[in-house]
Amino acid sequence: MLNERSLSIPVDCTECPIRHRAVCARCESDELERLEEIKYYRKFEAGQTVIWSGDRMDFVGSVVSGIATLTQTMEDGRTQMVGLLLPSDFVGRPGRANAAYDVVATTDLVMCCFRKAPFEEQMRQTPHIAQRLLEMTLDELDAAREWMLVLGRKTAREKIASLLSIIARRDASINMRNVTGSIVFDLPLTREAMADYLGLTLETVSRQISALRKDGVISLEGKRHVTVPDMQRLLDEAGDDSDGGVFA
Amino acid sequence: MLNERSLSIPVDCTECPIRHRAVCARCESDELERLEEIKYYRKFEAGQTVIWSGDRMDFVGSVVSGIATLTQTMEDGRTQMVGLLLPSDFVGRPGRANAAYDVVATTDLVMCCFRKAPFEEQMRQTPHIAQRLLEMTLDELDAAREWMLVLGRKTAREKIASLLSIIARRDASINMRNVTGSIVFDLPLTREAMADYLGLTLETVSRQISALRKDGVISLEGKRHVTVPDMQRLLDEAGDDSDGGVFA
DNA sequence: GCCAAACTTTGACCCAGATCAAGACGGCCC
DNA sequence: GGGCCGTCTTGATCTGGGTCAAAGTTTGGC
Repeated sequence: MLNERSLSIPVDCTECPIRHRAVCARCESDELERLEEIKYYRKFEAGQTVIWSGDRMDFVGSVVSGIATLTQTMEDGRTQMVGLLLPSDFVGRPGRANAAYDVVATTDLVMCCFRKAPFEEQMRQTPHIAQRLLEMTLDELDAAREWMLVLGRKTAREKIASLLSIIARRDASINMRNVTGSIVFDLPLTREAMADYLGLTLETVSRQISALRKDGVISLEGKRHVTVPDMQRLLDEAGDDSDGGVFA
Repeated sequence: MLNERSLSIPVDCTECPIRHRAVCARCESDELERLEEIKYYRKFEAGQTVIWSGDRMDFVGSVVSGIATLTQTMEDGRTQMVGLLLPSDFVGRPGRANAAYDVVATTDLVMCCFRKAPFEEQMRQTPHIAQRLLEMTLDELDAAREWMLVLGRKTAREKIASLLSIIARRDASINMRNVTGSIVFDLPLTREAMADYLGLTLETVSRQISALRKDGVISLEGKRHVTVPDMQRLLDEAGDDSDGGVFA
């Protein structure tokens, strides 16, 4: 999730990203044919829970459109988002019976799913599926570890800038820059969701976004529509290495 | 790394854990034979760097004995440990040319390595190697995400208790409980390394360890030798679900 | 068009953990 | 044994971000 490698998928190649991501690393059509039989789509409304942590999970799949989050919750209610699923990201763990996290749709969401048992059987028969999944999982691991640095060592302002950078990068591959060269995107998360991702409170998120706006690092139209006039400036604020760390 | 699945490897089965972890999920000896040819051992002294982030990495391998850490560092020197490698843990990413993190030996360290290119070739030919690596990587991803909750939402005291729990669990599979039922182990990390793992300062680590000692949650002999009289008490202090979260 | 609910901003105050500073406790080399 | 260096502890103080509170804004239902 959330890295350059994900961005490299050609978006005009098919309507179903999972073909490229998980199944069809080399677009071999005979394997696709077999998988078509076990494939189905699921739709969720904004706010709906896809699956609860600990529940039996009999499918794997990937996001077609919309956004979902992975969160962990302590008994006293403290929550930490541990993943953000954007279109083409994969959910589910071959070999695991139960979900490890709550998966929640934060916008209307369409997922392309495969029943788990046949998918695993398919994986056993076609080696490069496992290899592609391994590659994807390593990407996710890199992203998770990158995020550990954000959570453990960055200031609130740096955390916000880091999150905005990631969303900007991710969106930049789909949306165009506007005529002035600024990067423009809509925040897909509420302030509270951002706080849960960043290990902050929603008040601090709000304050730091206001501060970045006052300092000209970003500008806002409404609450969610963000313009980044100078991407390098934002990266500097995030405290990232100039090469973008894991994204290099 | 750092989870129950790792613990399930029978320790008396061979002197080289990688056979079980990465290569020989089902102990098929013909595959082992071929890998023997590309296998070699490397030794490091405490404090030595195994590889720097960004450097070319032409091997994969696993820890035979000793402890290594994975760390990320910002330009201003802030560092975050993103992984702790104990015996049998795997290092390296098939398909990646360069190391993503600094890998440092914190104790004297022996690693069992495979040259990367032939290992990858082997992986292509024997599908269950990729499947085993996928399983291991998913374990690491779970551990990383579990740690995101620790970094983002837990208090200093809970962080220390979480780290001690993980080390205790991990060691408990190797070391015996003593006659009274207490769990006993040596801390493999300095206070500073613990701080880097937990996103704290070394002073806070020291203070919280003292506090846990005063409150009878642990007792210390010297600086490093820890006794946990009541494991459940420690887990409660860590704020973990009673089922142990990801370890369940 | 109005109301209610959800989301967001801003202010005032507080506290957990950082920072700064000073010793204490080993080991290890001479 | 003595001195030195790395590690650890403890104290005093400071501060970034949390908490509590209130009010502003947007959205959707009727």
